[in-house]
Amino acid sequence: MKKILIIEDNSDIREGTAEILELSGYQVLKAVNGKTGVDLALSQRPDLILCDIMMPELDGYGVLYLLSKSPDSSAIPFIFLTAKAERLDLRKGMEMGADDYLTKPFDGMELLHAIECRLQKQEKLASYYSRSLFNLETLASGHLRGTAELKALIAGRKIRQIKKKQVLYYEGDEPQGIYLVLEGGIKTFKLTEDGRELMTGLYKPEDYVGINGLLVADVQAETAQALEDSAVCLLPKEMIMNLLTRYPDISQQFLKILANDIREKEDQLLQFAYQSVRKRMSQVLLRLQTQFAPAEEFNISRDELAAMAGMATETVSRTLTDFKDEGLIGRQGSGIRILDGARLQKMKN
Amino acid sequence: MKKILIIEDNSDIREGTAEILELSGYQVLKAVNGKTGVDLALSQRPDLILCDIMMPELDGYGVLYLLSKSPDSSAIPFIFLTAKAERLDLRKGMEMGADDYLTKPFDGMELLHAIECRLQKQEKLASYYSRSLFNLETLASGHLRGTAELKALIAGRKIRQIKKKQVLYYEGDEPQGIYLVLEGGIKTFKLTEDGRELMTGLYKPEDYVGINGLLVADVQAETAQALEDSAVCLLPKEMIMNLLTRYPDISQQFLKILANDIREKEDQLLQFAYQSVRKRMSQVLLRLQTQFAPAEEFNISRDELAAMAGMATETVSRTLTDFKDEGLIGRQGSGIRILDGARLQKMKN
DNA sequence: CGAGAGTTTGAGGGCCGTCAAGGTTTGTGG
DNA sequence: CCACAAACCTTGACGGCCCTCAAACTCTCG
Repeated sequence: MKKILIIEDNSDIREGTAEILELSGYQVLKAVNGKTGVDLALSQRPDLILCDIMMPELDGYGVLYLLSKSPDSSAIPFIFLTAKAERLDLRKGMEMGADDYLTKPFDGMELLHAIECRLQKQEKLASYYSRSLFNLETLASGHLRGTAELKALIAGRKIRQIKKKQVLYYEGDEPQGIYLVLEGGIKTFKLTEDGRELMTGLYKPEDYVGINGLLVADVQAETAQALEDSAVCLLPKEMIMNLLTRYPDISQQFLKILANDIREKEDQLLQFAYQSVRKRMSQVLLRLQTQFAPAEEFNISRDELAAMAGMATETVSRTLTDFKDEGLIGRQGSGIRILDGARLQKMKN
Repeated sequence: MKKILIIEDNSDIREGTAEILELSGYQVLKAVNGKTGVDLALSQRPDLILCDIMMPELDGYGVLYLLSKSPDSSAIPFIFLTAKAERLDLRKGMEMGADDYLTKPFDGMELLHAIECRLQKQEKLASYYSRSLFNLETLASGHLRGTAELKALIAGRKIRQIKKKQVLYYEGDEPQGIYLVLEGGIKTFKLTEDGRELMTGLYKPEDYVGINGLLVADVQAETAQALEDSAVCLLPKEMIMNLLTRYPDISQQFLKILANDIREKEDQLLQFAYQSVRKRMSQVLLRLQTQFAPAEEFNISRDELAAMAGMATETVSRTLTDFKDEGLIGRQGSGIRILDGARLQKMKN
């Protein structure tokens, strides 16, 4: 029997909704304010959460924020309950990672349908990805026990949906664990004091985000954000540390990943230190080429490109038009297609 | 009984020298050319090698080069035998890592003294460092078995003396293992196509050099060179891999080292991408301050500074004089002393 | 269709790399 | 111990790259 948590300060709505749900065969948990709601969510692990936005003390956004911070609750489907007047604020909630919303007043059909839909989606996701997870070759170097256990761990974790531009963690946060990207794309970046952004990592499905943060200290050194709607799976810190301690094969996989990372970053360092904007731009384009399907066109904002190549957005624009005039790349809209990879590669400094 | 290998194509000198050595109680191995010399050195592991420079086919330099490539032979004391006319070439040999040389003709006293001296030095080094190695806290996170075994491994390895500017390994070399710095300083750097140098690492005693190279692929991505006369200890690849496979605690130590490394490199990336030469210079100075004894003066060439900060040597000069005029640093000769660390830290961009 | 974000193009100027020359330190040989 | 060469460091002049500011243009979305 599925457990549903309602967080709502208005007792009429709370009790009314609870009744409908109980009649439909759900087990219902009730919280009268944000704080008890969070406590209940963490202790009881409901399968879905309904939450009002406007509440005294801790409002709905606060609840969502707190729950998404904790590995145990971050994957629980979350539906906002909102009055019509609050519609404009809703976008904010959705961007923070809510899965759906219901406008009060809502009838039983609406409610049940939204809940059914969300629960089904969660299950479908889990089964869909768990299949793809078993094909994971990233860590599948062999038939070693540790790797097998890691796979099992991944398969058992809940999937978390991330919206475009949503942030997984901020620089300075305490690391919760490692995120395995299942779908979409995640970038990590650092900010200068004056707000300029440098992309430090670009992650595609089957990549692990946040290995460093976990290993090095108790704060993240970079911010992780979704480039597009994505799905990730959080492997909590304790589990990973436990695996690392018990299984050398896992440690070695991670060592390889980190060592490769260092090599890439050193190459980048060399570029930043001594190479022209043109050269850096061409390298970034080639890197994107390999990350995305080869010989395909990719869409990426000029700002992202600027953050990757460490230059001003205007300079990106100029360089790209130059490249186009020289027949190195093609452009339609903001999409870019590489036409002459060889010449890009040999770009003089 | 100590084993000594003589590599010398001239049979008079070879046999004469061998006789002296045998009378003095050494076991002597003889090779009539470079190639058999190398084979003998690798199969018999002599305690010391005497080697002529001028030989047909494989000359003395070649022998030294090949032997320094192999972990098993790289720590064996190596003495060149040279005719007077070859004196000028000798510097080359010493830079490649020879420990001493004898000018032909030499008498028995000279020979025996040089050998005694070298063998004693080797032994003294080993015992001196093995004491200091047992104090190693770098890897001594606990009383775990793996760490203990690593320490034992290190204590049992031979010490290798490295002269200033001598190269440990080149970019593109196959990694032989990890070097533990015992004394002195080692830098790693990469080169651009047009020959400019970027320092990627700076290693002091108790640091490990070359972890990446070992883990990531079968070629080194950077060159490692001694900044000053140094002593290192090579931990061969197989041993390290073996330890990594068997002991998770070792793996975790290395993971931490790598993760820290990544963090540092990302900070550097941000600096190179967006920060002014002044800012970069101040960061480099502060980094050196922490690496060397704090509040002390350090000597470093402008070229090294340029390679660390990714700028032209002339710019380094200019920036340093500016800093001095502003009272941030003091200079005597090429030594630099930081006077106002706080203001350096807060350097505007 | 208008608002707004994202992109492109232009003008101007400062930072810093390059070239060049002169000064200082270090090392070598007589 | 001195002289000389070589390496290293400093200072100057100049110019190009690329960042900033500003404005026009394009695309997307309500």
